[in-house]
Amino acid sequence: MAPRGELPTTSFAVLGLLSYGPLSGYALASLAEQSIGNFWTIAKSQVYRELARLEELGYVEGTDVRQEKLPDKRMYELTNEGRSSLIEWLNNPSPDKEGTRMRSTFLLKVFFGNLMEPEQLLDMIRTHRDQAEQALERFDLILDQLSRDPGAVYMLTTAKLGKRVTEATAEWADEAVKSLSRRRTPSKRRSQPRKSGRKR
Amino acid sequence: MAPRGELPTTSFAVLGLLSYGPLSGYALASLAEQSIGNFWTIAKSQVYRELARLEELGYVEGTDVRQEKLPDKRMYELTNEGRSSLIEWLNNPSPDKEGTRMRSTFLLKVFFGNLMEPEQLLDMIRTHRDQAEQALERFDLILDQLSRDPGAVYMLTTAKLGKRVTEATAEWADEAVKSLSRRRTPSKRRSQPRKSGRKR
DNA sequence: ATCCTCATGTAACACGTTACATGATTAC
DNA sequence: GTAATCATGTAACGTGTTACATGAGGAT
Repeated sequence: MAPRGELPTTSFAVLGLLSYGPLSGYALASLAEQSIGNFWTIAKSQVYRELARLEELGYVEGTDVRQEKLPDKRMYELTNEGRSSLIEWLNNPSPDKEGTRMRSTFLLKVFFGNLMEPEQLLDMIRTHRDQAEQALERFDLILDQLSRDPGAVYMLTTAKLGKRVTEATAEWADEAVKSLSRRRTPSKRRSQPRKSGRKR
Repeated sequence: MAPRGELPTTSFAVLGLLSYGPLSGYALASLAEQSIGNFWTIAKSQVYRELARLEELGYVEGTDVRQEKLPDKRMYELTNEGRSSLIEWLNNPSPDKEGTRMRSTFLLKVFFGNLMEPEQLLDMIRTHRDQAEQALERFDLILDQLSRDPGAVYMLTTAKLGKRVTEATAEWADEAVKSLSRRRTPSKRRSQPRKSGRKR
């Protein structure tokens, strides 16, 4: 990402958020987390470096703001050039080599599940399912709110994917627990241990 | 991740892969990509740093190997301590603050879809759906293979999630295209442009 | 013949994560 | 009245990404 000369994706994420209005670094970081945080995170310190760079490029303009009760801050607003650059990036079928990457400690553990205590693994998956179900409730709230706002069609669209993926995850977890319980742990159930022909 | 003194998740990913047998850095990097690459990527150069660190800790043991036609290499194998540490990490309900993070340029663009050309956005989503469908076929192949191997239950389990998520993505994309087409672009269809009351 | 890929790895730099700092509120 | 949180940001360090190097083998 940022294959020489070009800006990385995060730069455009920042420009995009600033397209809604001026923000301080702190506010931008918070907004990023709440809005696009589910599919694009920006490290707090990266936000400041990014803003500095974008200011150098003339894509944003920063002005210092004194505050009485709160720490002073610097507000950044999008320039016309910044907006153009953002729009061009958006409409330019970007060289998306990377596409969509995921990172999950949980799945890593499942993958090496043969080295886990069977019950421990099952517990972990059950917990994951419960978390997914909680997340589902949150998604429903958000979807409800966004549905009312006709200006939020695109956010709504991304949130819908979040919901679908979360549903899929919960269903998978349920199935996984069932299918993994069925072949192990003759404990705590009235089933007798049969000869389980496993190698190694 | 790696909150002082403790090892980061990637270290355990490396130990996990070495639990199947000795590997060179290069081979480990390749294996990582093919096996756990869908939910845990390891940068090529990180692999070598990681192996060096793990060797320092006594979790792996490396030996130089001379080769005739190919570049010399260093093979690493898991020590008993390494295996213990891995197993402990696996069974220790890890402080998963991070959980599961995703990173998608595509969704970022959808989120800022109001600044895209409607047709451009739709094309992008259609492409995404097509890619998901291709991925589905690949998943089916993999699932088919893994199903036959009784030793691959855990890999199979993770692959099943991949399939479900990919299905969900494809379905979402279809719905998104429909719902986003329905409210814009009076072009290329026999529909007359009606007054579309959009603000600003 | 030339170019691409494999197999091996190193080096430079960009990005992410954690910890640190500080004064004002809010919580208990 | 101490502790957590907010609002602002900086600094240090670990991780990821890109580019570079190199000789053999396969492709065209």
